[in-house]
Amino acid sequence: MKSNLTNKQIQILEVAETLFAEKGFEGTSIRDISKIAKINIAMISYYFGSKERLLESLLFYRTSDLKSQLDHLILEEIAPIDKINKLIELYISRINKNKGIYRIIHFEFNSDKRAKSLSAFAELKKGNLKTLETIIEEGQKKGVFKKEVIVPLLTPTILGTFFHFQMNKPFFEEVLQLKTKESFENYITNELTHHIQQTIKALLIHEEN
Amino acid sequence: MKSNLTNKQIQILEVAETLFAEKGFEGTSIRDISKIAKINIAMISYYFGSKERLLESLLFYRTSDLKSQLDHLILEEIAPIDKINKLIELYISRINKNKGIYRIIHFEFNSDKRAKSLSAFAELKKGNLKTLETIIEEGQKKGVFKKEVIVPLLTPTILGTFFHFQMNKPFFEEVLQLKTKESFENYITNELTHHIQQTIKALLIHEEN
DNA sequence: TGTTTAATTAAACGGTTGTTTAATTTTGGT
DNA sequence: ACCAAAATTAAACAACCGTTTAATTAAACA
Repeated sequence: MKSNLTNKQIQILEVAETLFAEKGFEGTSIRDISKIAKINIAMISYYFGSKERLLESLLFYRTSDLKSQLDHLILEEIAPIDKINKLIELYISRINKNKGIYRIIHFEFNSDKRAKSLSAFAELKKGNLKTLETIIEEGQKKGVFKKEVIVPLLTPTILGTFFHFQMNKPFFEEVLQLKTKESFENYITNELTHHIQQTIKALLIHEEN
Repeated sequence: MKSNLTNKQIQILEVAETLFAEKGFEGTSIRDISKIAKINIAMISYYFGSKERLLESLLFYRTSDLKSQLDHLILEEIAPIDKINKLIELYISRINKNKGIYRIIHFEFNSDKRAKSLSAFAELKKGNLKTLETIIEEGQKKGVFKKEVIVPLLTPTILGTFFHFQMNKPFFEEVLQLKTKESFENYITNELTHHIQQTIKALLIHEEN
């Protein structure tokens, strides 16, 4: 997918992403952004129109190609449970790569005044949910997933677990003795991802009594 | 537990809680708070010292009695799995009652500059984790829980699932057709709580292959 | 009832906010 | 080399921020 953003605009977006994730939207001034991005404060209004529109551009910039990745996954010829595992892995690695954007989404895109940006984002989420439903229906037809699954509640468990872990990073660094950045990152890509995969697997396969 | 806060101070805290949860800490001005709480702006500095200390007071006010509730639960003479279910129910109903405070915690208490407030809060979290560990060890001794459980990852799944659901309220209202406030609240106390209980139960009991 | 203390107020403080302006520099096409 | 368009700049703008001050009112106590 081709982006209509210049290098300089992308540079601004990425600085904004870091700062918004660190200090929140309201907590970040355009002077902070312009100082770190080494551009004049007026450039932000010049390029994006306003600080608010800068945030919208950032959301679009970071989420625009997730859908195509999911669409590609759905066509792979592997077992349904492996598709679920790959989907979880895809979500986590993607969110983990684009540090901060999903934190921003949670923090900044839930107030009423951002209703417009929100509705565009809701479409993306609905599409993702549809993809997940397709995979699970496939697994149910093949008889490997049980019938009573509330699909919309799986995403909160997948993403919620990951977000909660990320949001309480200092706490888990201490409790799990993850002293270096690498060990923390490794824990996410290995143990945490596996934990979430096991959780979803248990929900899809384990028969209740 | 007796609180050393006056009615007026509590009134201010509860207005602040609502606004912080809605618009974030930086997004809320003390003028907003004072206007809705119908007090003079100077009263906030007068009572709490500063806006920052107001936030700390709010955290303390809302979390001070959770520990005792958990301590009480641990002593009940019921099956371990029922203790887990009760713990989940307790968490969710509590958080759901104090609208917004845990959103505030996630949003505002993770930046470096709030390190002091954070360390006090980390102690609370460690205590809660210890309680959870105790219950699970009890279940393992009785042979009803499996051995390979990563206890620190259960909290992210419990709370993360709930938070993610709450944070995406407008989305789930639409997807799950929860058109009234009551139906949304009911969905949380019934289906969502049950979903989380099933999830944790599956993790604790379901044998892997 | 007089006096000390606490609560409340309006106003002002210095700083920072996002945005706009108008002038200047750089760029790209001919 | 010239010129129009785009990019960049410093400065100014009004609005808002959290906090402090000093004056006033209410409450508590003797």
